[in-house]
Amino acid sequence: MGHSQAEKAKTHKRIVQIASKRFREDGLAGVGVAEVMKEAGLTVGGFYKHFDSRDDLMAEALSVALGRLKRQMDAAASGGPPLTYSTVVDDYLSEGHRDKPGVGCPISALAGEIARSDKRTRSLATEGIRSDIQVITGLITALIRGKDKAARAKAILTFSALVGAVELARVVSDEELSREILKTVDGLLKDMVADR
Amino acid sequence: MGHSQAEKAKTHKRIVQIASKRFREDGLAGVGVAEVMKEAGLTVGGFYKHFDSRDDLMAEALSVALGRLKRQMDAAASGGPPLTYSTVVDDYLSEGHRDKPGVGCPISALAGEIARSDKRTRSLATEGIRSDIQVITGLITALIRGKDKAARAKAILTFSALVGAVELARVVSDEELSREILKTVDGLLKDMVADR
DNA sequence: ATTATCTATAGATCTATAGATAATGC
DNA sequence: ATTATCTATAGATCTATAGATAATGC
Repeated sequence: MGHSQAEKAKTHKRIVQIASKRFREDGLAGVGVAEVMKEAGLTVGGFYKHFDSRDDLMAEALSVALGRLKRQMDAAASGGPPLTYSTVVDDYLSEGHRDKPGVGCPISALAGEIARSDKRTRSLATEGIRSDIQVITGLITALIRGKDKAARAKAILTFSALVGAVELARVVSDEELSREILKTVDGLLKDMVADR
Repeated sequence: MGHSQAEKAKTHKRIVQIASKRFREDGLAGVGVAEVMKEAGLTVGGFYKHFDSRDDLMAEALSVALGRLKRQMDAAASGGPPLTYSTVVDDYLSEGHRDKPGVGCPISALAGEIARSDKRTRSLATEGIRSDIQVITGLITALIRGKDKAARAKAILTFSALVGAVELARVVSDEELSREILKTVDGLLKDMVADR
């Protein structure tokens, strides 16, 4: 007990990371403070020296989960693996993403609950969505030169379809239909941005 | 107290209707048994003579909410207001639907939570989704004669985009962006099925 | 001296059950 | 006699707090 400040900062990050994963897996209402602390190797009592409330943990956990696409984009810009419309869409609609919500997009995992959350949570998610739309718009513009307005519209349809398709694929208990949804949306979205 | 069997059946239906609305508004985890009973003008104690468990109420409440599109379709077939691809899409992407989840599509309201629910709940939702896709496929086929396979693919993209767009529009706290999402997806989906 | 974490618990809330009450229906 | 509903409550769970303990850091 009573470790250093440096260790506290690490502990704080660890709690947020675990919460971020667990919220995406089990929903904002599905994980308790005690459970998150236990998974971090700690006990409930210490929690409130890190966060004023459970809501604060939710906000922080959501923050670190959002903007993953933006970070990948920035990474690609500075020499990381290249990001294209195709790779983003393939990734989002992969069975891997469907089956691992804990490390996936927080919007497809939590949209329904976020819509019912307080203003701060919704504002965070709003900026995340705005950013994702901008990134996708950029990826489309890279393919279709000149038509900027159409690019943004297509980006909005793309993101809506991605989120909806993954949510449907996660609900559907018939594996064949679930795969059909992912495959079909993947194909049609790529057709849409293909030169024509 | 101690009313007739006929009245019990009515009471049962009323409980389910209220639960169906409240679950869509506040989430599967957001409403308690006591609250639903109170809204029905009853007390908690009587609940378990109607349902074996809260889960049973969830399943029944989801059942009555699902298949609304199918019922509208059947109604249209027997002389009701005509149902077209345009009307369905316009309706789904309306601000009215966005702002009244309690009387809207249970998939866009609850997909995230249903994906984390038990097998029975997911099976119910799966059949609801299958039915919605079939109805939309039919509406597209009515416009584009002959190309059946393309119709089903477009129906799957349509339903994914509808669900995703409404969820995003509900999350987004910036009214302008929220409306942009609804309008944009509405326009592009109708373009997609327009003769070309 | 300060503080990061622990144990213990208060207080709220929620599902489900037990037993009482007042109607229905044979 | 049966049963639909009521009041009351047991038992579980969850957030948040109080006070103790054992480290850090001046």
